[in-house]
Amino acid sequence: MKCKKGLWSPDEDKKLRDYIVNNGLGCWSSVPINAGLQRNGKSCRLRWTNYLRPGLKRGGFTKHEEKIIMTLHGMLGNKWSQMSRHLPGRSDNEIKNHWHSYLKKKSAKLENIKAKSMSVDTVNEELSSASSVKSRGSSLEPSQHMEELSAGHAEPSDYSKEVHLKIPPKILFSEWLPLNSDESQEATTDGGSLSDDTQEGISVSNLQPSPELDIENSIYDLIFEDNMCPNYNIGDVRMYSCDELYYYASPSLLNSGSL
DNA sequence: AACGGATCCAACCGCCAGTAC
DNA sequence: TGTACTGGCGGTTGGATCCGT
Repeated sequence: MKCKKGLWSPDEDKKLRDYIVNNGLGCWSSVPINAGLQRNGKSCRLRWTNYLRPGLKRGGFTKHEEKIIMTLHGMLGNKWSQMSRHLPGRSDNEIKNHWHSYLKKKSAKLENIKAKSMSVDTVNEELSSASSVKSRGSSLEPSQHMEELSAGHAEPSDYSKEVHLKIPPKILFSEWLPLNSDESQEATTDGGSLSDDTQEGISVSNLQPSPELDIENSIYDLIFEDNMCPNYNIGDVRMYSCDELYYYASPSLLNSGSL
């Protein structure tokens, strides 16, 4: 049988929908034959999962959905089908398309901002080792740094040494997520330091994502932060908006070396 | 109004893993 | 054990639409 390709007609959609509603999901290769469609099984499956399946959301992605996608992409990479399991009503194809058409650019912008700040940190280290200056406190709010960097007013080469020294370290939001695990919570709430290697300046060795990152918990954390705590303190760590995807440790904490 | 480039998105393609025979 | 078939997945394509000039 000659298989038709291209866009599906409303009549074809109706045939496929009626067939699956009446017979349920089964062997896709037999669906086009039994449903009277001149399509191959793959095409039928794709049409059903991406367009006809009940419960699918139509329309644009919400900001919250975008945040979840960006967070998951940071953790999973291009695992669109896994991401779709965390976004009810969204197909993997829809997520993939939205990523390529919009979120990839948004993510690249954030990466660019991150890269600029990273180079600032590198210069900080060099200056710090040269002058034995260890103060890394900041007189500027992180949001101000973000605004400057975003607006392109804060190219690293334009930074004064003084400003360099005032920029606090930053940690990606995804790297922060494991801190909310039970173990980390205990470490931060019992008054003890996280590890011995944090005494000299700042160490992020305890802030790396765990190999068995619990995605469900991460999503929960994201939802919690997004809905309940857009700007708050967790112990000595100051959280900023999820939009920026990273946080700054407070200057007092850094000076005390107790991170 | 016409044109061309940019963007979006539905659908196809090719690969891979699992399964039946 | 090898082969064919099937479903699932990620990458890519191509047509439709949008938008600026």
